[in-house]
Amino acid sequence: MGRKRTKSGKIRLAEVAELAGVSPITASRFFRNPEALSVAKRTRVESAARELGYVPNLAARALASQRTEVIGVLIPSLTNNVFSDVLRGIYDASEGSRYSIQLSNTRYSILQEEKLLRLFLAQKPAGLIVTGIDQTTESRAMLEAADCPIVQIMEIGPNPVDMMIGFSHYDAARAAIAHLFAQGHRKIGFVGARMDPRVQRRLDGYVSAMKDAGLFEQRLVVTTATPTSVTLGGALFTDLLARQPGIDAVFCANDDLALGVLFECRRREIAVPEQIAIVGFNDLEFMASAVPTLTSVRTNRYEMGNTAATMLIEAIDGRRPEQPVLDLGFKVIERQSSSSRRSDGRPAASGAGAANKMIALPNGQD
Amino acid sequence: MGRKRTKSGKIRLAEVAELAGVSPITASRFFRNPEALSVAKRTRVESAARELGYVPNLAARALASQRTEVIGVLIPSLTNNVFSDVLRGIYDASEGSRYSIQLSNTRYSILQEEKLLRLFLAQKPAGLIVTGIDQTTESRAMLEAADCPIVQIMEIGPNPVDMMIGFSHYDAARAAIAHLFAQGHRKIGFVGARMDPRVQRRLDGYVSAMKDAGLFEQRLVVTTATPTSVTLGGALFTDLLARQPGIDAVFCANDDLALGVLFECRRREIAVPEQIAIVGFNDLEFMASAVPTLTSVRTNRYEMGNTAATMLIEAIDGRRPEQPVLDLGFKVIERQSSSSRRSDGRPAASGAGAANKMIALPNGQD
DNA sequence: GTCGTTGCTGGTAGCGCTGTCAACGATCCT
DNA sequence: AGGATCGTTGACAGCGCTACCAGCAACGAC
Repeated sequence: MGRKRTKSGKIRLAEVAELAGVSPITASRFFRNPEALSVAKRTRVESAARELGYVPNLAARALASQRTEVIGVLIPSLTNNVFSDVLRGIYDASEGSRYSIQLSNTRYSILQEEKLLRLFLAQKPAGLIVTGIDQTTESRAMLEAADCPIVQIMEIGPNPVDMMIGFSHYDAARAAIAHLFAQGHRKIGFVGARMDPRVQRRLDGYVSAMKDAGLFEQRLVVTTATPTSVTLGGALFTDLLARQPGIDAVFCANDDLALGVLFECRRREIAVPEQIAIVGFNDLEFMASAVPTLTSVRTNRYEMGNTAATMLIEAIDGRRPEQPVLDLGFKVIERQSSSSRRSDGRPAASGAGAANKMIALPNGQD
Repeated sequence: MGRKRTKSGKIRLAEVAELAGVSPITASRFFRNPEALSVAKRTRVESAARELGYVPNLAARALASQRTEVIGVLIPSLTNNVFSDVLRGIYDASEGSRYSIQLSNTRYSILQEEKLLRLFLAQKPAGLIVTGIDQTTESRAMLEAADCPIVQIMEIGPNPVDMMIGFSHYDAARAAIAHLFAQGHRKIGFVGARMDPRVQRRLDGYVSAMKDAGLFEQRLVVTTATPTSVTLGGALFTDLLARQPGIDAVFCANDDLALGVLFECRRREIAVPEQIAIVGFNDLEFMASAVPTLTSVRTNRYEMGNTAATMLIEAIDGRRPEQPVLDLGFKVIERQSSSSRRSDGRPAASGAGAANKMIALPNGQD
């Protein structure tokens, strides 16, 4: 009775404590570290909270404890299918935990990333997930100075800020080219769009593989800074054909481009794989049902996001992983579009680091 | 000097106020309503804040003001391309504003939605964006009791909770079928997956159009609760063919299914559109570059999200839109897959409500 | 028996900001 | 000229929670 209620009529921690017959601070502890309470008080607080329908006020908690329960996520794109899989993994992992996700889109700009980073850091996030390893020096400094766990995702490189999870785009591209070599292809073109750092490294892998074989020619490479799309794949392939009519295979920096190339081949009545082989990157769901089915390099996108968030949360809660850098690997999924035998979908080359576990990608799961 | 600094070394509002030679509350006002200050103090506070690199503490603000600057967004899926476009629109609109987006995934479950809604509402969001019009009665009650603006997106229906933006899936499906009728098709199958309420209403539209023409047969409809995918499109189409070998057109509840149907036709050497016409739904980017190009019903997904967030922010700031329910319409984009003349891509039927402005969809923009 | 030590509990004092109200001078109206 | 009104500013008192430290009982070691 004597208690004044907040104007919103909300239940406060004090009410719960009163009903449970304990002090507010004890009730508070129940929500943060139940083990610290005696069993008797624990059950009393629990039932009192349930009875009143108590929901903690996160703003008050954040203010008092000087830290938030927010995980900041910086990704370069919301459109790209690749990131929606990663994101789904992150959100799934965060569910059930007490952390919430704060997402921001850098639009492939490291300057924008720096700005957002500054914004995030000012709110003292519990943890941070950032895409890639190409931060500005300023961003890098901020990340290193940050007093929260950080995971870099999407690729593996030297000098992790903290934790890191991804795979080598360079090696993956080399594996794709090796597969094409194995199928007897020699004049292999490269088609790439957007040309963000990861696509760039795929190009580097392609170039090195081709050079190793003494087959590299600059004219085999067609790229653009334009955002990727299926239509663009067709257009870039058209360019490539004009420059190098004699090519016998195309390695596409992603699957949308590969699909565009496939359609363009159909339009031009170029037989795939007899005249031109096609290899994509990411192994999106549609690759397996295209006609012909399309070879691609499978990447563990969902698992990348999911593991990153899981590791981050563990680290926040003080259980740092014994293995802070995790290589999730990749796998060349050989399908009809690059098979001289027109076999269907059995795995070919597989590259990986320490932890190359291939899990079923729950594509289109929800 | 006498000022004690917070242990984190952070700049507080009080420091800014001191440097500017004003009271803390005046400095506070500068950040919330600069117009209320005299020009002199305004510039003083502004330069002081910049000099110190002040960043407001959002938790403290939220606690003191009893409201957050968070917009809650409830969507049923993170995978579906449709929602990634909507989300991009929402994030783009929220950028620059002082509101941040809190996203949650209901996984197509209205019970999960109810749970998340309760969670969100407890934190007093500044506004809420929810998907669709099929909430539980409990959710509905909570939404109506909420003291923040709310936008329902993705479809239009009776009794909006507050604001509403979308289009009629029923009418859109009817328009698609009308287009197929106009092209001379009669035995039109329906292929649908997931069967969420919006897909269900597309089916209803299909059924009513077919019944109006006296052409409806239950065996023409193949649906599943399974999540949608390209591969599934092929499988469902295979089912449909087995049940109704004589069909001359297929209306797919989304574009992934349509692509799967196209591939399956190619696999079976069924000529499109000569033997079977295909119409999809949403007009994703790849529809225009498939071979043959695929007819689809274009929906304004990016604009839906963008306008919803913009309207919501305006409403939060006290400027309620004169038109709380906005029909963004749709447009049947006729392409080769359903054209008896094999024409390419000129618009056919177009259905809409009040505001059927067709904007260029910035597909794959970032 | 005294002195830690451990396990649990509570009191106090803020966290950094804003709502509310009051005060003040300037301006306006009759 | 007097009062009302407006625009601008500041003092005060929290918002709901937790960090910190102190207290207290139970227990074991010497």
